[in-house]
This record gives sequence, structure tokens and C-alpha cells, in this order.
Amino acid sequence: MEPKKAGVGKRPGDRPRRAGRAAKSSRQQPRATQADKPARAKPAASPLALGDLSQLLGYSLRRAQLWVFREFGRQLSAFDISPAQFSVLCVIDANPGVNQLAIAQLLSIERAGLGRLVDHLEGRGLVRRTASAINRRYYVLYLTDEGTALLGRIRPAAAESDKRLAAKIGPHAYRELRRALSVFLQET
Amino acid sequence: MEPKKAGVGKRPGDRPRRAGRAAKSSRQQPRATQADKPARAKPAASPLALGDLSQLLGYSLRRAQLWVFREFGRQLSAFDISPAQFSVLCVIDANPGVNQLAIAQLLSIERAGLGRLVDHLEGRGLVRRTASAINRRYYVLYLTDEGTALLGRIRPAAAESDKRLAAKIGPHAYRELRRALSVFLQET
DNA sequence: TATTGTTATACTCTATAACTATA
DNA sequence: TATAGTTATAGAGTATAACAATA
Repeated sequence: MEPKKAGVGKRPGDRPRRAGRAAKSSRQQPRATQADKPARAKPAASPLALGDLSQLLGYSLRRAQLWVFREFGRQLSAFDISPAQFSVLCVIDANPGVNQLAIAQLLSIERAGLGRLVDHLEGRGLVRRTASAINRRYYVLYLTDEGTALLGRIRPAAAESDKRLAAKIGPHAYRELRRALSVFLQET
Repeated sequence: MEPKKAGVGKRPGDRPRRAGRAAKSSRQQPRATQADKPARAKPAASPLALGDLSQLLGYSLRRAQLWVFREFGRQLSAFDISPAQFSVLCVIDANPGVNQLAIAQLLSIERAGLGRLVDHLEGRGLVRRTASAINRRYYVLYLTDEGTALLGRIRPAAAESDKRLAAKIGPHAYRELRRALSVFLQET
């Protein structure tokens, strides 16, 4: 939060650049010998091209997901909750008494990280952790009344976020997208 | 890489849990008073439900993107390159002489992070950084011959990754997806 | 004064390994 | 021996602020 001291700043100027700070890769070519080619340098003031990326569906997916998370995060910020925390609340709500490992597997996240996440939710009084009477290795998770109430207030925000996505890409594309991506919901 | 010492391990058992290590949230309720409800605890051996998440397109998008990145990362691991590094190589290839700020804006990543990323690519001899003769604040970036060659070898791997996505969701859904997501390519 | 690129810093995720208690 | 949960740790990625050089 409080920056102590700042960098010293370097610029493209005359002095040669060092390699990356990690120096995990060697640098072979001496810099000066080939620094004399900017004659054909076009400063790219014209619209930039994405190159192969524009043909790669994975890249479109990534951009779309970033947009959605930014939008959704904006909605969630009023509740001081992250998308990941929201997803865990949803799963506990839909499966009262679920244990942590089952959540981790369903959401494809790591046990270790999930433990800390649930720590946080429990600390905020949204989730109740109970030792299972049947198998004492398990925690058994429930939403508290406060957790249920919060989820109820978040639900409209989540729906609103989805609506903005639909507005951005159009209702037809939205329906197609939902159908095309449904595969990723019903498996590991 | 080398773990010094490991955790001490805790279990759901009898002793009360502490709050999260950060303790940024208080814990109000005493644990023992409400630990007596596991009578109706169903250990959730039945298939779990995603709850609201299954209706949230943003979640499907996230899962799809994770799948694609895992797949693509597997392809790229042979070249010791990350998806982010690959995207920068693509942009430099498509726009020789581009500067770093333009790349950062096009890909929606931060200048600071991009600097280190380019450091790494330059250290590996894939990218050449030249001070612009026109505006000495600029770096002017080109692929080296080695960078061009590497990109040429990666291209089929990227195409293969896309093909696997098409195989997973089906060719029709693939085409719909491409159309539905094209919006996210042509803007900031 | 604004812009490009840098460094430093902090925070969040993620991934892995080791450990305890339980089964 | 295997499993649920934990801790410690390291590595990425991200975000921000301050700085030098240049415009």
C-alpha cells in the first residue's frame, strides 16, 4: 500500500540495456552492432494487427473472460467479495453439508487454496464449519443466515452482469454462447 | 523448489479452529454452541450441483478459458513459452517496429509487466530491442531470426490447440463461438 | 507538462510438497 | 495404506506508484 522507494528509471537512450533481472537467459549479440536499422522503422501509428491471435479462438475466449470478470468484479466490489468466493458460496448454498474436497473438485481449484478461502468466508461469518459426526476427517459446510442473506443480495448483481454481457454481444450470440459452452459445465 | 519444512496439519476434530491467518475478519460466534447440527449432514455423495453458477454465462466462460489455457499450455510447454509470451511474439511479428506501450494497450496488459516479459524474450534472443531514431523515448521491437523461426514452429501447435477445442465442443458450436466472441477482438 | 519505459512493491492466484489426524 | 484438511513455500500474474529521459 505504501511505496517506500521507487525505481530509478531507464530509457531507450544511448546506454545498452542489461538482460532481464533474472538473467535466466544469456544475451549473445552485442547491442551496438545491429542498432542501426531503424531506417525502416514504422512507429506503428497505424492500427495494430493482432496477427495469428485473431485466428486463435483461445485468445478470444481469454479476452471475453477478462471482460466478464472485470464487469462482474465491479458488481461484486460493493459486497467485498471475489468471483472465486462467490462461486464457493453458490456451491455451499446448492449443496448444504458439502465438504471442502468435493467443492475443490467441482470447481477445479486446489484444496490448499480453498482452505484459506473458506477461512476467510468463515471469518466474515458467511460460512459455518462443522466437524462431521459421521467421518471425523470431514468438515461439513453450511451457509450462515448472514451468508444466505448476502448471497440473496448478490444474485441480482450476478444476473445484471450476465445481462450486460448479453447486451454487449447481442441476444442471439448470447444464446449461442450459452449452448456452445455448456460442455464445460458437466465434467471435471 | 526445495520445501524446507512442512505444515503441522490440522483436522476437523475436536479442537476449535483459528480464524484465517490474516485474521482480517473477526470471528464472532463461539464454535461449540452450534456444532451440534450434523444430524442432517448429508455427506454429499450424490452428484453435486453448481447452483446459480450453472446459469451464469461468465462461469462457463471461465471454465472454457481454463480448459483452453491448460490445453494450449501443454502445447507450448515444449517450447518453454507461456501464452502471454506467445501473444507478444505474435504482435511483434504482425507489427515489426512496434513499441511496448502499443503492445500493452493492444493486449490490455500493464506496461510494467510487459517490460519484464520483453526482458525475458530479449534475453532468450527472440526479440530485438532498438532505440528509435525518430523518438528516443521509444523502444522499437523486432523479432530476431530465431524468434521468427520459433514462432513458425509454434504456429502449428497453436492451430492444433484450436482444433482440439473444436473437437471438444463440435464444429458447429466452434463456428458459433468464433462469431459470438469476435466482438472482444476489435476494441480496447 | 505529458509520454515512454523503467524499477520497486504489494497483493492475489496457483501449484506443490509435507504433515496430522482419521479411516 | 489412503484420504481430508492443513501449513509452508515458491512462482506467476497483476496493479500501483514513483522515477528518469524525452518530447
